[in-house]
Amino acid sequence: MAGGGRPINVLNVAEKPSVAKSVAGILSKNQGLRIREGRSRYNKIYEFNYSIRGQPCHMLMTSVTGHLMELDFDERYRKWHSCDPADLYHAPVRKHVPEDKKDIKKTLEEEARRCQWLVLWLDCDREGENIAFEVIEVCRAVNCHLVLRRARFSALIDREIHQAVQNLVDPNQWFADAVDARQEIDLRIGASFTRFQTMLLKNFHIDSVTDDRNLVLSYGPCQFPTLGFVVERYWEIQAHESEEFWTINCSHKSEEGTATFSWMRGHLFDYTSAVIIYEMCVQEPTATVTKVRQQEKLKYPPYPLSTIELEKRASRYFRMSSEHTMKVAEDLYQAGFISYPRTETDSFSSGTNLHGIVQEQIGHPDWGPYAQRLLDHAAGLWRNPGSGGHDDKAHPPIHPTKFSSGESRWSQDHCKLYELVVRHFLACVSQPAVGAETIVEINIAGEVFSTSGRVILAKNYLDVYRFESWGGLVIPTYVHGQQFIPTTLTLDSGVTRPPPLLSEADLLSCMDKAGIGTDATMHDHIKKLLDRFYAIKDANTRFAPTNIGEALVMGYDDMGYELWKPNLRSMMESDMKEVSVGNKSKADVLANCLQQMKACFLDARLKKVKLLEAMGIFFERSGGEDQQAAGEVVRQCGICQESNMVLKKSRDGNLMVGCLAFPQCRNAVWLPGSVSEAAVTTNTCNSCTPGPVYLIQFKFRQHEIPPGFNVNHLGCIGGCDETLRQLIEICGTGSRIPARGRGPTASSNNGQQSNHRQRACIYCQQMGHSSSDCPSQFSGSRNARANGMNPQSGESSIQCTTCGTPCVLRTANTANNRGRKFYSCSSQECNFFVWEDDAKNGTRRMPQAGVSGSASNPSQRGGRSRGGQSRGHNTGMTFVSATGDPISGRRCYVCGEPSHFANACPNRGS
DNA sequence: GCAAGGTC
Repeated sequence: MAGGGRPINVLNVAEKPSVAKSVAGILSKNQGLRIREGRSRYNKIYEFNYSIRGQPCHMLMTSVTGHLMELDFDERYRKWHSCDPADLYHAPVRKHVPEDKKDIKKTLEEEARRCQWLVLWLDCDREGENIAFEVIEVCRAVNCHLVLRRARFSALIDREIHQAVQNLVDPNQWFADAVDARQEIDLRIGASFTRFQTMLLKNFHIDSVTDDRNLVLSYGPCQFPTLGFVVERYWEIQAHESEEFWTINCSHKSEEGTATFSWMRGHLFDYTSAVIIYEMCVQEPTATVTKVRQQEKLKYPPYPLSTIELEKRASRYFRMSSEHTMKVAEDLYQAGFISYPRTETDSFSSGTNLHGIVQEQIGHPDWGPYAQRLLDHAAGLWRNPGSGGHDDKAHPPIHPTKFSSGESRWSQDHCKLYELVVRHFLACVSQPAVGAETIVEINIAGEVFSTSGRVILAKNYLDVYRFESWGGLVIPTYVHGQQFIPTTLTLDSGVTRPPPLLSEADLLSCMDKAGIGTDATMHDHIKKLLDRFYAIKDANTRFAPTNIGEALVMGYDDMGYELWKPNLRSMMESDMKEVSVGNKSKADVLANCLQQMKACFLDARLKKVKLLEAMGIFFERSGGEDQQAAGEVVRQCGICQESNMVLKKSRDGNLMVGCLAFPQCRNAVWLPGSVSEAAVTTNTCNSCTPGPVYLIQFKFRQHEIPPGFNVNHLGCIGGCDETLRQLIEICGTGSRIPARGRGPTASSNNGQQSNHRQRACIYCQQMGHSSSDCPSQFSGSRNARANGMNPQSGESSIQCTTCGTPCVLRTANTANNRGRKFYSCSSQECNFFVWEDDAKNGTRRMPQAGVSGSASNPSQRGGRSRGGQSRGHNTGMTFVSATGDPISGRRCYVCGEPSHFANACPNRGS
C-alpha cells in the first residue's frame, strides 16, 4: 500500500449501531469525530480521519441492524394455495431487502457511491459473514469499483480494533455460503410442512383451546425439536409406573446432636428381602463405626456469564422467562449498564481489565464492601476467573459496564437482572467456598450405613453470590471402632416418582446440548411453542404439551419419523460446518438435503392418516366421521367430578374407561391388553367409593393370560380388584402411553439389553444366551458344580452371578421363612440373593433387572421408568420358590396379614 | 398465514 498520498474515502459498516459507535470512538480516539443522521433513525454515520498502513483515510462508519436481506419464494409461490407444498422444494427463491430495511439500504447506497473502499465490521461468525455479503451486494450494485476488505476483531477493545483495521483480510465466502444453505433449507422445509399440516388439520375443532382465530400449525427445524423435548418428558411421566420400595433408616442421637444414617444399598423393591435384612439388623443392632473420613471440599464459583446461563439463572432465581430476560437485558445493554447480552463466551480474554470492573462497584451499598474486599490484596479473596471453554470470538461474557445503585426508571426485573450480572461477575473473580466434610460409615449386622456432615470454613464467593447456598449439616463426632446402639432403626417404604416436567432451564439445556437454535434465538423458539399453542407453562414455570402439541408429535412419531427430534438439525448443522470450512460445496449440501427432505415430505404426506388419527384422539372433526360412540357409564369421574366415566374402545381398539369430559378431563383407566370383550353390568361394587361403581364383565383372551386366571371375570375398576390389577401388571394395558416410552427410556433399556446379549453366559461361557436362559442350569448335579457350590462341604462357595463376588450363607429370620438359609452377595453394591435350597435343586433363576414378584420381563414393558430417587436403581432380586414360581403375596412381617405392610401395621411397636 | 437468523 502506498504511504501518504491523497486521502481515500472508506465506508465502514458494522452489524449494529452500538458497534459502529464503539469502533468509531476507538479509531478516532474521540477526536475530530463528527456524527450525522442516516436515512434510518437508528443507524447514525460517524466521520473521522484515520490512517491505514500509512494511507490517509476519510472514514465513514455506519451500520446495519443484523441481516439486511430476507429469503423468500418468488411471488408466484407465496400464496398458500398457489402451489402444491411439495413444489416448495424447488420453487425459485430470492433474497431481497424487506420494506423496513429499505432506508438502511439507501444510506449504504448513497455513501458507497462516494467511497473507494468498503470495510466490513460485521460480527466474526457465520451469520456476520453472510450479512457482510448482503452489504457487499447492495454497495457493489451502485459502485462496482469498491475495494472490499474485512476487519476481524473479537472484542471492542482498543488493541483489537486497531490491530483489525491495520490487518484487513478478505471476506470469507464459505462462511456466508453455509448460512445461505441453512436459510434456504429452513425456508423450504418450514414452509412446506407448515402449509401441509395446517391445511390437513384445519377441520379439527381446536378452537376451544385457542380462541377463534385462524390457527397456523407451523413446523420448523428448531421449534419442533423444542416441542419434542417437552412432549418426550411428558410421555416419560405418563409412562411412569410407581413402584413401592423399601429402605432401612438408622439414626443416632447423642449429646452432640443427631446423625441420620442412610443404607448403602439405597432401597430394595422386594419387600421380603428388605424384611430379612431388616430383621437381622434388629436382632444385632449394635453399630460399629468402620470408617471416618474427613476431607476439605471446595465449591467453585460459576464461570463467566453467557447468554444461556443468564437465561437459565434468571429463570431459576427469579422465575423470569428467557424471552423476558433477554428483553430486560437488551434494555440494560442499550443503556450501557451491561455488556452485549448475546454471547456464547464464558471466559474472559486475557486483556480484560477485570479489576477496573470490580473497582466501579465499590460504592454500592449492598455489594460494594465485598467488591472492596476483592481489591484488597491482603484479603486473598481474588482469583482469576475460570473458563467454561466457550468463545464465540465476538463478544466477552456478560458483565457490568457501568455502575448503578438502581435507576428510577428501572422495573424490579431490571434491578434483579443487573444485580445478577454484577454479583455473578464478582463471584467469578472470587475464591471458591471451602468446607470440611466428614463421612462416617457404620456396620450393623453386616449392613453398611453412612452419613456425612459439612462445616463451611470460608464462604468466599458465596458471600456475594446470594443465589447459591451450600448446605452445611453438623453431625456428632465419631471415632473408628466406636460402638453404639442406634436410637431408631426403621424399615420404611416409599414409592418411586416420575421425573418432573421440564423447566425453562431444563429446556434451554436440552436445546443447548442438541444444538437447537443460537444463544440469540433459543428463547424465541420456546416462546413460539407458547404462541402456537403447542405447549403451556404452568404455575411452576414448567412446560407441558397441549393437545395440539402432543398430537402433532404423536402423528409424526407414528409415521416412524424423527422430525420432532433434534437429529435433523444436528445433521444440518454438521453439513453447514463442512461448507464453512470448504469441505463441501453449498450446492451439494443443498441438493442433497433438499432431495432427502422432499422424499421425507412426500412420504409423510402418504402417511397423513397417522396425523389425522393422532389429532382424532384429542379433537373432534367436522363432518362427523370417526366420532366415538359414547359408552356405558361405569361411575362418576373422581377427577373433574362433573362427568361420567364410560367404557370405551380407543381408536387403536384397546378398551378403557374414560371421562366423558375428555379432552378437558383426561381421567382414564386403561384395561388389560388381554381383554377381548367387556360389558358394564348392573351389579355395583360393595367396597369402592364414591359409589356406585358398576362392575364390568370381562372376557380375556386365553393365550394372553397366565395359567391360573379365568377367562371370564366380573371385575371392578375402582381399585379393589386384585385380579384386574395383577393382569394389568402382567399383560400391560392397551394404553398408548407406555408404548411411547420408546423414546430415551426404552432405547436405553434396549441398549442395555443388547449389551447383555453380547456378554458370555457366566455359567457356560457361551455367547447367544444369557445366564438366565443357560441350558446347563436345568440339570441338578451339573448345576451345583457350575455354580461353584461345593456339595461335600456344604460351605458357601457360591459366586454371585450378577457381579462375581463370593456370596455369604445367611439364615432368614422372618415369620414365613425362619431358619431357611439363603445366599446373599457380600458386595454392598449388589443385591444378588438366592435361597440355598433353590440353588441346590437347580430351580434357581437369575435375577432380572427390574423384575419383582409377578412382574413380566422388562423388555416387554416398553417405557417403564422409575423416576425420582430410584431412577436407574434396580435391586436385581427375584424371589423364587422351590418350584420356580415367584413368591407372591407380600405380607406384613409383624402380624402376617396380607392387607397391609409392616410400616402401616397397627401392631407394630407394641 | 410458513423458517431461522440477525437486531431496534
